[in-house]
Amino acid sequence: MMTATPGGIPGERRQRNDVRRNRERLIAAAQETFAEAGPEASLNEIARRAGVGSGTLYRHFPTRSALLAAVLSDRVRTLCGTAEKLRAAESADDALDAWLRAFLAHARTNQGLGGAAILEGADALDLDCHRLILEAAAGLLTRAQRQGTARADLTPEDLIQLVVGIALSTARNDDTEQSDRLLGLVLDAVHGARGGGHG
Amino acid sequence: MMTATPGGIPGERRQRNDVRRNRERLIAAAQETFAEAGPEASLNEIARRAGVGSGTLYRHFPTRSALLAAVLSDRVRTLCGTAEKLRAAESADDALDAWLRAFLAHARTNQGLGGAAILEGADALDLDCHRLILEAAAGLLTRAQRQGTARADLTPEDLIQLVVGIALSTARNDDTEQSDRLLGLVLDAVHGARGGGHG
DNA sequence: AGAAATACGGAGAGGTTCTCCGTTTCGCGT
DNA sequence: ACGCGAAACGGAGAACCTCTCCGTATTTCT
Repeated sequence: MMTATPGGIPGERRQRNDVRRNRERLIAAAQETFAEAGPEASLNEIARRAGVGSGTLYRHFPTRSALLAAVLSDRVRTLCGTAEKLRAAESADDALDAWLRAFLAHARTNQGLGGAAILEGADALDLDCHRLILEAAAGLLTRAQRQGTARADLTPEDLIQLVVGIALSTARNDDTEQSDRLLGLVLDAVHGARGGGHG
Repeated sequence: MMTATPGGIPGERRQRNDVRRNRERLIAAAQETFAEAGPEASLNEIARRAGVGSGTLYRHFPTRSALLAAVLSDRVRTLCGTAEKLRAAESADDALDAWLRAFLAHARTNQGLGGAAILEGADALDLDCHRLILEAAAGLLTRAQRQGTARADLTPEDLIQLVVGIALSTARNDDTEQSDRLLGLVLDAVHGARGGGHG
């Protein structure tokens, strides 16, 4: 009596509990496994660790990048949340610089996992992460542009692509020195060259 | 009677003919197959097309990237030859810009194959390609630096890494517009920002 | 409780990488 | 010219991977 659809969509069945449970287990297992073996880790292995069949994995995440995206989703959300804070606390270009550094670190610490997801995602379904990141970048960039501390002809897409490129090409270097330098170079370009060198 | 080692290393047997023949066949087949199917193409398929067993393929090229490197070797050699010509024919920074554009095009048209090889190569054995490219870049870069048209704190390694990054991150985009823009941006940075924008 | 809908699991098809070792081929000394 | 031994060949096969299919089990709703 009236226990039907308690807060759910009227015409539809409630989502099953095991579905949510399995999804969470899969994401946890994937997080662990990707961390150990990189983004190429075996999906079978992930299913095994999650204690579910491979069919279940594929039903939940049809492609590898869908799973990558799910794993990254939290971190990406956090990362993009940072953008808001920086925007409030820092000057336009300090905020942009700081966030891009954080983004690069993020992409690198995930062994290019972030980059991989973003790249594959362009033609797949994890548009959420992609969009979230672009929006964060756009927010910071346009503010800097309005203040004249970033070149006006730069799009958020290009900026992100450039940083993703750095992350990808330096992904197997554990040392962050080079990627830091490269980002510094890019930032100089972004700001229309405030100064020539810095060392 | 003294037909031994005609021009070869004294203590060693001459390289067999079938070895060279198979090697060439493999490279030709790989060239073809990579062009069709990208750098992830099946190595079995390549061996099949070359008319040799898979064991032979693996004996000649222990890793995928060794094969990639061999395939690229010619093109890389050509590419690096271009550097010499540009160096003779153009101003320091025109030469650098032109060559970097060629390098980017090269990396992109090989479906990130060049980038992949360079990246994997860092820890593998195709150091030749890597070194060749670095030397070409170094030659052009230091000339520009001496003339003051390129920032002095830039290393060839960083420059190449940056361009490889662009190639990698835009690899699946068939359209060259974005990668052109990104390279332009990087070049602005390299030249210490001759001008702010260009659109 | 019973029915209907939904998700589960894991066997298995088809693909891949890479190894191993019996067989074949080639270069060299005689 | 010929035979020997080193070196390379080939391809079967082990071990792995992705992804599908469908009989079975679980859960929700009435």
